[in-house]
Amino acid sequence: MTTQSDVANLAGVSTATVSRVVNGHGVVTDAIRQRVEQAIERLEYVPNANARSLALQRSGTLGAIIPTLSNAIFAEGMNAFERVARSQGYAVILAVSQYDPVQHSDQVKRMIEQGVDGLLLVGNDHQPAVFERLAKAGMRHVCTHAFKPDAHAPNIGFDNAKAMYAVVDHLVELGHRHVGMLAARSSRNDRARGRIKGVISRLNHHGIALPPRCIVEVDSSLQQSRKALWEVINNDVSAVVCGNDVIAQGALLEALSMGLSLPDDLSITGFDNLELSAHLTPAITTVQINAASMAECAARELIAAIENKSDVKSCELSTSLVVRGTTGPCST
Amino acid sequence: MTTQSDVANLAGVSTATVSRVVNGHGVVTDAIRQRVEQAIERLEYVPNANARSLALQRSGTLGAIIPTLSNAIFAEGMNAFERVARSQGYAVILAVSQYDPVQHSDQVKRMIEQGVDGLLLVGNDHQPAVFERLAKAGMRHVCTHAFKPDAHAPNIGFDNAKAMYAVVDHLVELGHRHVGMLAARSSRNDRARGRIKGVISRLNHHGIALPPRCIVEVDSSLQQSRKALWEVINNDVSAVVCGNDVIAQGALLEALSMGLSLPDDLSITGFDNLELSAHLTPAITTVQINAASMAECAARELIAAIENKSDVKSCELSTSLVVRGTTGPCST
DNA sequence: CTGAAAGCGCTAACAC
DNA sequence: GTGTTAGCGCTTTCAG
Repeated sequence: MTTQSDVANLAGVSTATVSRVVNGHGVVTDAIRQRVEQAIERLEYVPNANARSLALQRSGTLGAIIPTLSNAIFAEGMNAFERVARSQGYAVILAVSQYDPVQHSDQVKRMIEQGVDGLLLVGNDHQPAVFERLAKAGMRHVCTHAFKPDAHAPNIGFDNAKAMYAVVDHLVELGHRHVGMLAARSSRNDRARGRIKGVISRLNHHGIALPPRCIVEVDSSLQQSRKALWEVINNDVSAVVCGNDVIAQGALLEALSMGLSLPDDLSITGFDNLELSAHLTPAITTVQINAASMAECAARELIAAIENKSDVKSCELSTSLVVRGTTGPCST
Repeated sequence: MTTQSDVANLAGVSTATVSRVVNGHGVVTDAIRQRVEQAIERLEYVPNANARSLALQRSGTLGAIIPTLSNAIFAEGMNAFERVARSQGYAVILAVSQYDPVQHSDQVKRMIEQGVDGLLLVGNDHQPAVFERLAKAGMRHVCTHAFKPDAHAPNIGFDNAKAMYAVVDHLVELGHRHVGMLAARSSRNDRARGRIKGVISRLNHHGIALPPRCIVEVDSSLQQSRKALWEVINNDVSAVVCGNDVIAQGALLEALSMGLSLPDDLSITGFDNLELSAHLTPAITTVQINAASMAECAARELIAAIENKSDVKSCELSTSLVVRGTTGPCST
């Protein structure tokens, strides 16, 4: 491996000068700068980021711990996060927790060890140890996909409960009185819980009850949601609110393949507005969240906080209902 | 930040001893080990991975540069790659090139700077500078999603051309003589080129020509493939071979929404066997590749090579045709 | 079995 | 403007 001092030797200067040239700091004579640059070229010198991090006490690295990459909503977010981070000179270290709080907590620890300059987390529902560790380490972090004024950490996201109000209002307006919910697993998932809570309380607001047996929780996969659709439907509901678009897609595909006609026989709604949801027939009525802007915002805020040595600012994002073909008047 | 020497002071030992305890190397008396462990606990000491990397000359980090996270096939792969890497104690640094060779080349450089111990790349089609840099840096790497005996780098994947043979054979057997292709963009994408080549040469083998106007290239998105379907179909083809499942999904959804009946009016095939493809109606006939095993294998091979100081071994994976509902006898 | 000390590659004062 | 030097936090010989 060729080091800074190899370059310094070849160019006949000190390592400090090489450092100055490489980093564009300080002032260096043009003549010397050129000598150094040539030496770098000739030796194909590659700076060692680890040594740099150690000296600088910052790594130029952002961490992201997400629950899964199987749901396109997170893939979309990471795509944007990585893009912004890289454009600002930060590399991203990725960890996938598979919704496991123990792994998650371990991953947080590792991120701290790695010395990432900032960390992106999804949701607010983490073990207490996580926030303690983060605080102890003075690690800047932000929790996305949620927004709670009283959260432990800066939030960049939206209010999951309120986002569901528009869905419920829409359904009620269409005349639905018996609605069921296919929710994502809610233990250790504040987003899922928020959405369930939002549906329940808004239905209540309209004088409608959502009995527990009409709420079925599933993993976010087509397979599981297809199967679970019947558990909900057997309760004689005319509309099914799904916890996210993957679940809604599964429910829709199942309903269609069993010969139901949507929205006449059944209304279905989603959450996230994945690309696919617009392309199915009928297209899915869903809640638009814009995961890409959310992740971009998170990356920018994290970086701003790091570079200004300030705190990360929370940011509430809006959501909106996208009405499409899977919802229609209640016919029963 | 609390360091190793803080711990050493509290425990009344040397930093060397702390290091030995932390890493479980060397031998330490039980009594001392306990004193050190308590000190670590009390101070909530977190080792600094950067300093460690610098001293050890290895980072405990694996890099992955993928073209996009929007196609589920890569998300699936990263999911598996990250899981294996982490279970073996490696963190993963992710970069997304968006199919841009310039960005890609820059990302490779950055990975080398970061000092990743191994690097995963997708496909063999990279700028010469990339392989030079990698060689100069002595960076272990592996190229996935492709397998060519004469590749510049170790390959863990499959022969994209041959994988298409089964698709063509299947179609020809069903009586199709006029087939078109909706391919992924092939410039700078050897996988896409391989698949095109495979289709052409296998059709030739059956005495069938695939005229250039019957090959349309698109970005891998539902939107683009939906639009492009008509360009292909207008050439009077009875079957459309798609370069991957995303494209096939778009083509299928478009065909259905325009009232075509599959497979009677048209046959469509995909490549990758994404989860969704099995759930659409009709389900898509496609090529199974197992992105998860491929990525797992890549992670394992990379790590084995790193730890044995050996070379990464290539590995040819098999593919298989999954016949489902989008292909049927030619009716014209 | 444990401690002392050198050094990983780089940066940042501080001199010159 | 440029060189010197002292670390950044950790590991690892090498003595003892």
